[in-house]
Amino acid sequence: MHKATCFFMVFFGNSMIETIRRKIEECCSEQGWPQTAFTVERPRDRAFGHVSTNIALTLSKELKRAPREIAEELIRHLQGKIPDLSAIDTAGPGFINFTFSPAYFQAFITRIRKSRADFQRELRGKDRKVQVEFVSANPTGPLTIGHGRQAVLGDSIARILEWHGYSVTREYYFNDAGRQMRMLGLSVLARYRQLLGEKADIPEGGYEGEYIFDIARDFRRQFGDSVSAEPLSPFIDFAAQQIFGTIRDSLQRLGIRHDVYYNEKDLYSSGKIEAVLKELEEAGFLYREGGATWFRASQFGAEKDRVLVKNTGEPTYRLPDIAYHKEKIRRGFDLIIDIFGADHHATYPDVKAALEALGYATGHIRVLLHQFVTLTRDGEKIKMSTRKANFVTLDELIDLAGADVVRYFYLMRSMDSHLNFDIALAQKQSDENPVFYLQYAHARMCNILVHSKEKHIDSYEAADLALLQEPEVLALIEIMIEFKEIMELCHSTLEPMYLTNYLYRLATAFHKFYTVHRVVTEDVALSKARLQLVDAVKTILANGMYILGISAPEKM
RNA sequence: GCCCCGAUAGCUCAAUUGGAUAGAGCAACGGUCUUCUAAACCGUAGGCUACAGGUUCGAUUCCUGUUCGGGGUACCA
Repeated sequence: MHKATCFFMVFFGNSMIETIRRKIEECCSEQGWPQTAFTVERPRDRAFGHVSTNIALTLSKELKRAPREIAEELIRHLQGKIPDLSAIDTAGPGFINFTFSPAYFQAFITRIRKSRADFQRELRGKDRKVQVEFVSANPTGPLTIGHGRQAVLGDSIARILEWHGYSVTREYYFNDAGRQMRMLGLSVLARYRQLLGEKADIPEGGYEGEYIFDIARDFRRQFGDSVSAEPLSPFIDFAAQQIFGTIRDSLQRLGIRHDVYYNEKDLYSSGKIEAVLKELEEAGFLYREGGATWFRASQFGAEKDRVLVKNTGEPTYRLPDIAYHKEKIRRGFDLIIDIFGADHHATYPDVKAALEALGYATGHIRVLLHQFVTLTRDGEKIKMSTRKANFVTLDELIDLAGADVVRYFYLMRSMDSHLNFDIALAQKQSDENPVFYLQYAHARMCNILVHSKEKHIDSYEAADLALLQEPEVLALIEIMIEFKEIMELCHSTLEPMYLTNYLYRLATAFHKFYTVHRVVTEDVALSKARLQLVDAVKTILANGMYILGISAPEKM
């Protein structure tokens, strides 16, 4: 590729940072200076220019010269080689700071308005299939606030991937067999008998929530008063179906829908459990002890071996997990993302070890663990448990705060940190919540555009963008340009939080601009230029809010 | 014991993966609407980044140890 072509692509492909980096590298090699690791980045403080590099600092050791001296020499060589620059200077211990000219920023307005929803969109995931598994709660009770975090996180991660062009399958894996479901059935049975006036107790380890009563009542309405305790399956099936309905409804309220509900039972009925067990057996990774079947996990780094089949003949959860992941791999996804709560952190290594023992590649599986949600009420922690009745459900939370607020709250923090949800705060959040701050910014933008029409500025397509000069305007555009970088970060870390924080900054920059500068005025030329600006910000804000799954109202 | 997360302003959290003077929002105090939405903006105050070492020109960020919280370490899921 010709140098000129390459330069064109890099520069107009947005990354001024890359251009500067390349020019510095060229200069250094012309000087015969050694290659060294250095950064080219946006400094925190605007006083240090728009982009800053530490190259002189990192070179100083190898060249045995003062960093400032190197910086000044480098600046002399860089003069005139980078377009749209208004200044290059050195400061502090020897940083080189680059300041861009307004023209650089102005050019972005046109680009944003041209590409709209596709602005800075890079289809890294084009022709790539990704599966995101999340929520995966067993149908034993309504979704809790903890599930809510995973639900919103998973859906936004899916949206981030979709934005990058991936073809995404949202998947929900659930277990509708086994001990927990039996406890559910017994719990419903007990309530059913109580409804019939009989004496019956919830079994040890059963579910005591109020919702079990509701299910028993519905069950009685549908099947009458003479259903016998054996077999238990009608109770289990009915309860599971009811609960699943409420789970789907809760997710739906948050705008979340799964493409595939994968049922653990299918792993049994299709013989996949047997098959993977046989595979492990034949490979020599299993042995029997105490009537149970063990997997030699310690050969793969685990501190001890694990039971796959209990001495009762019933598999532990690990075995279906292994079979399920083998199935995920078989289905041919390019990327497999598992989202689990922190309590699952010990289980994945076993699954991975088993898959690797069988020779399956697991490099494309990414496990994301999110920390717990702590619920507080008036500063006091509330312990959550599905079995006992003392938990707040996701539905109750949505009732309290609304879907947009709930989604935003869940996406405000990195998944590595605990999320503190103060119920009292959530309730009074109605008018001081950050989500409204974003939505208000969007509504303001829409309102300005409507207002301009009323003022008979029908079209602002032809505008002189060179009129966009003020510091508040340039600061705003600078943040708009950052969008690409933020999306890259979201893609590599799968942390929607970066986008949440970014949009907040974008809204702040807009509100500040709005307060200082009036958009629609008697000065028609200036008005048109500013209308283009507003239109461009609105595009980016709306794109970002869509990815977070938060509505962007036109009026508030 | 071992493993995984966390510890930053009174509270809840940031700090774009090692940069220059650590920033926001709440809460407190003061200011700004005859003009596109004041759900906004501006200002004041608030810090030994849990503690002790180490690496580096440079550490909230990386390493080691300690303390305190949360979660694991099941023939529960």
